[in-house]
Amino acid sequence: MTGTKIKNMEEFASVSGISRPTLSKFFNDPNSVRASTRLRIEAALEQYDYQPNLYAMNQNRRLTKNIGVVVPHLADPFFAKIARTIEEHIIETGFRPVLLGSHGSSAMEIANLENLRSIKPAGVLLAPLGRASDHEKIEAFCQEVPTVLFDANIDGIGEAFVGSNNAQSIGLIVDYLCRTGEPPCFFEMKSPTNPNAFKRRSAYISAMERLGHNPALIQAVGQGWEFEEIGFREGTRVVRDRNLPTNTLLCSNDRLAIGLLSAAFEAGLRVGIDEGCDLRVAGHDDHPFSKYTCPTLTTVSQDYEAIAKTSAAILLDRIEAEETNDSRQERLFDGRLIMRASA
Amino acid sequence: MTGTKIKNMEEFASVSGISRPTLSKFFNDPNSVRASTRLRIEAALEQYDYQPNLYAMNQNRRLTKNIGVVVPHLADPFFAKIARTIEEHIIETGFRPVLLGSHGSSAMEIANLENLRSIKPAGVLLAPLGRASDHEKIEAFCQEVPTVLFDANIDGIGEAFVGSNNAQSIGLIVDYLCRTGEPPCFFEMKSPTNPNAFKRRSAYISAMERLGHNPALIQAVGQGWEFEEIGFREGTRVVRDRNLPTNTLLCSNDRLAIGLLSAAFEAGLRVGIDEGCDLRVAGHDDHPFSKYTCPTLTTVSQDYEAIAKTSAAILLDRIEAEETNDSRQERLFDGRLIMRASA
DNA sequence: TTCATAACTTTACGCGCGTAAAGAAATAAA
DNA sequence: TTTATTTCTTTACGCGCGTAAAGTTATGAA
Repeated sequence: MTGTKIKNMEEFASVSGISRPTLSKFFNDPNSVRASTRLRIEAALEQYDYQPNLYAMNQNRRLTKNIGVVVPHLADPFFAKIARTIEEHIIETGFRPVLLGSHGSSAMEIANLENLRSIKPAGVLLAPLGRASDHEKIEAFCQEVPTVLFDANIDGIGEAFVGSNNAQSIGLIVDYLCRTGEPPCFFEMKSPTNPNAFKRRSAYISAMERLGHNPALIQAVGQGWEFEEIGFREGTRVVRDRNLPTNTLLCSNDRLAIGLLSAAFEAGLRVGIDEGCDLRVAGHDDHPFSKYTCPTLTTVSQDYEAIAKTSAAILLDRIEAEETNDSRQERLFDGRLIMRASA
Repeated sequence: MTGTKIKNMEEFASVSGISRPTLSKFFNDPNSVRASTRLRIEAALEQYDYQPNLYAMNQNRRLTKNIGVVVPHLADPFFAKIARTIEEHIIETGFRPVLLGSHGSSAMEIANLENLRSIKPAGVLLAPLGRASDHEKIEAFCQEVPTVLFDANIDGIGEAFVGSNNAQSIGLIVDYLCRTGEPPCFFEMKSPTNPNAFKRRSAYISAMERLGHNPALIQAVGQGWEFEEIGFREGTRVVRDRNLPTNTLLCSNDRLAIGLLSAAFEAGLRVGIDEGCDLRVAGHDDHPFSKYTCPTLTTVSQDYEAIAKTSAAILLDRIEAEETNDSRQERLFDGRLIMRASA
């Protein structure tokens, strides 16, 4: 990439001494040509400044190297982090990730899929909004483009689902909370958008029953993705009324917990596992900020790495195998307990 | 979009009764055809399911409708938020935003620009990493593609720079802190990556001198973008040593402040403006989480909306005018004081 | 060395659209 | 109504590459 600029593949063929069809094969997949040829081409690429025209390439190719990655909310550090990990794995395998956030809006989620259709992606990794999603349109999309769902499941849609084992992770933290103090009540949204929330609710209930305790739900009203705000509002109410069945609150996710901690602090309540504290609070997800809350948040970490890696791997498998979605697999990964100061 | 699927523009021309070149003009810019023709085309688009092949379109067009948006860190809610606002404005004007995060890495920043080059963007909005950026390569890129810098400036590079008026915003909060208590010392990173940090440092010093106080800097060692961690570490040290020249700390940005608040909490210090508090802490940026820190963070909000809108507008102007970068303009927007509980 | 096979080169066509040029039609101005 | 102007249609070419087919060369096992 030091020398003269080459304007098209024809020209690069003549200066490199490799025929154009072979170059075409190489750029499609460097390993599809003989190793000696590959080295010659790579040597020529060092000498000359050429890169194939992306648009001309993709116009006639059956499949592009594009892989769409759609998440509900890029501004949420949780999704930003998992999207990033997915990106890395996609790039490693020679594909091009195209990252899109839906900003909590179902309309934008569909718009993102529409936009993806126009770039003819080889496949899509989709973390759906959940309940708010337009299931019909997503299903239609999945029939045209190989799609793997992650984080939030929609039954029967897509080639596969990869996510967290909420039953295990909630069971884990309920168990921990019961062993270290009063059994927790469950702090959640009344009508959650995310299907994980429903799974966590029932996981909480069955974990409590298994341990011989009475489950108790505290449900915050509120719509949308401003979880901290909702947690803060409901937390303020809870703290003011002081009619909690227990001194321990397990939040459905860390962002609710962050709002709740803020409300507790403002009300002058001491939160923590230590002697003399008024309240224990735990979360779920190991949100990047949960290390810096006051107090630091005891939570369950999702296995970002495994979810990202596995969902990307399954998708790439399906793409290369060109299979139809005969068998839809679901892979769930266990969470890990992260013990901090809040519970 | 109810009826049959049309496979190319030729076919759509015949079913719609509009000639292909006119359709081509329309898809490039709907307002470039007569209003009556536009309505006829739009009516036909309702009837038939057709959208032009993006790759064929862009192959021969002088300029695509793509606009690159490159930020240092998508996982940082600050950048996620401003990138989102920019996206909205770009879409409104009929362009296609392509969002890329550099994950704090200079190599990835350059890789992102390289990738953008291959999609022939009409222009790029770039928030550079700053000091860590490869200035030469960025400059080379800017000479090929119209680029507007935002958030962080690199002198002389790009068509324009749009950012915050650090002198004003730091002056504002220093003034506020001095009026409401002890003059602040300045909590920052020793060798910041972001050029705003340098501007804020000198803005702090001159603001203090203007008010007749002695400036004092507390500089945290540490590299990278883990600002909370760095703030926490240095905060822990500061709190332990207890040799602060004043009880008031102004942080160079909110993320440092979040780490500092966490350290103070852990050390049992009461932070806030109220009677009996040990420390006052203020930040800068109005980070989305600063509403939920304990205590809530007094800070200065950057004018996201104006920065996003203006930088997008300037870029689009330059693109349409096809001007060379004869006059490089710099637009700075004032910050607003956000009074919360921490100072 | 021989031969089957894989990998290559040569030749050729087509993809879906941009765009230029020339003439026809519609619109606006007189 | 006439005329000037804009907008449209018709025709035609080319972009840069994918890809197929037939022939040629390199490779490695026998």
